[in-house]
Amino acid sequence: MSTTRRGRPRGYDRAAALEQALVLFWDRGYEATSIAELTAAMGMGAPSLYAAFGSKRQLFDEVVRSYGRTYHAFMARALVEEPTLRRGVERLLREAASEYTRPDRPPGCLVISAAVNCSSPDVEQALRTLRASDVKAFEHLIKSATSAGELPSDTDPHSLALFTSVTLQGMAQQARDGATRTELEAVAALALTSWPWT
Amino acid sequence: MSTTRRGRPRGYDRAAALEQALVLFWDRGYEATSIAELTAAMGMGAPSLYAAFGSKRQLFDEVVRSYGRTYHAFMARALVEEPTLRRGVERLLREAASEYTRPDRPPGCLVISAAVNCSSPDVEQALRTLRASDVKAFEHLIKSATSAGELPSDTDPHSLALFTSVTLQGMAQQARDGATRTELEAVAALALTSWPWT
DNA sequence: CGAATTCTATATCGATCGCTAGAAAACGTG
DNA sequence: CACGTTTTCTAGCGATCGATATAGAATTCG
Repeated sequence: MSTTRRGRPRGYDRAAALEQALVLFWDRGYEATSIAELTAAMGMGAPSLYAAFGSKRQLFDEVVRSYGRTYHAFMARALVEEPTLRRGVERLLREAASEYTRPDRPPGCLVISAAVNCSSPDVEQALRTLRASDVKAFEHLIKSATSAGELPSDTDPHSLALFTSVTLQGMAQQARDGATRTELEAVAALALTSWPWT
Repeated sequence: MSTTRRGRPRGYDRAAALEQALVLFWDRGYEATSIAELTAAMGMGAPSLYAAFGSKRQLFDEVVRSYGRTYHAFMARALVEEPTLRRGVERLLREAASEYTRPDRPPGCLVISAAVNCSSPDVEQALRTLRASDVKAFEHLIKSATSAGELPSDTDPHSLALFTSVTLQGMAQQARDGATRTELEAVAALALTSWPWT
């Protein structure tokens, strides 16, 4: 295997092109983003796009994976790096208010908003599954924290996990509706008051 | 003006056809619902649809108005018919859990979910405006209740209104993701604990 | 150099989109 | 009956969708 590849060199940076597609999908959603818009933003012709990413659907899947690794990772980080679950959720909600309204990115969350009204049910289901796994992860953490005495023993993990997801999804929607970081931070603070104390 | 109309009688019931369109738009969203699906569900040909409703966009507008009059009215009713704002919101959230998960209707809320990823910005903006006016209405009621001493004087009406909308929007999203009535009722109860006491 | 390889540019493909023209069908009225 | 009016049916409009066939351009290897 030589380091130099044969044939005509590609005229684009694959990672940069993927990032452009990510931003576009994030902003407009899966279905409302056309191949024409994608090729224009990614700086390549349609055949190059299909050669590099397979299909619109496969490109979107790769975008979702990349999104999870970069823009969605702050959630797991907040939950892991804080000493208590409550502190973790507090930071998560506060950071979500910031992440969902950053001026250099599309508002809201790709996983929540990019495939809501989707003609192809499998794309919609793919993001649905991601959201469901997030709820499950919340529920698991809450259950552990309850067992550890960190939360009251009468805490309902499933309901509290769902409530947290509801808050995040609502915040993401409101961000797309134009809510500011400050507004969402106030919402996050209010939501946190629903969390039980030890 | 005679009671019998001249010409060939129409072979459909306009109100029933509008209701079928409403259900379809509610279920699939504005853009993902095609004219072909609409005509099939409404029991009429495309020319009849355009003669009766103008265009897909005008049909959707009429659907949205009808939706507001019927399926969205429980909110204003709950807020008006209860003696205090807190009781009103409590009932509103509880009823939303029920309304968003009724087995005989599409899940969630048309105003919240029918135009999220929309190619035509004006349709998306139309529902956005409706949502914003709901937030404003909340804020107004909270402000009045605070002035009347029904809520603590340090209550922030804007944040509390936004939080309530976030809860509703998140609940609607979760309903579309498969959450049950019981689950959403628990979420609503949790959200209500963020409301300040007198 | 020529051959093999790899990518790019043009020009579509069939399908579907929202929408409509034109003719035929079904009614009340003379 | 014929006539005007209204609706329905059939067929198809131009545009756009995702995806591709084909030919040419740009590189490495022999």
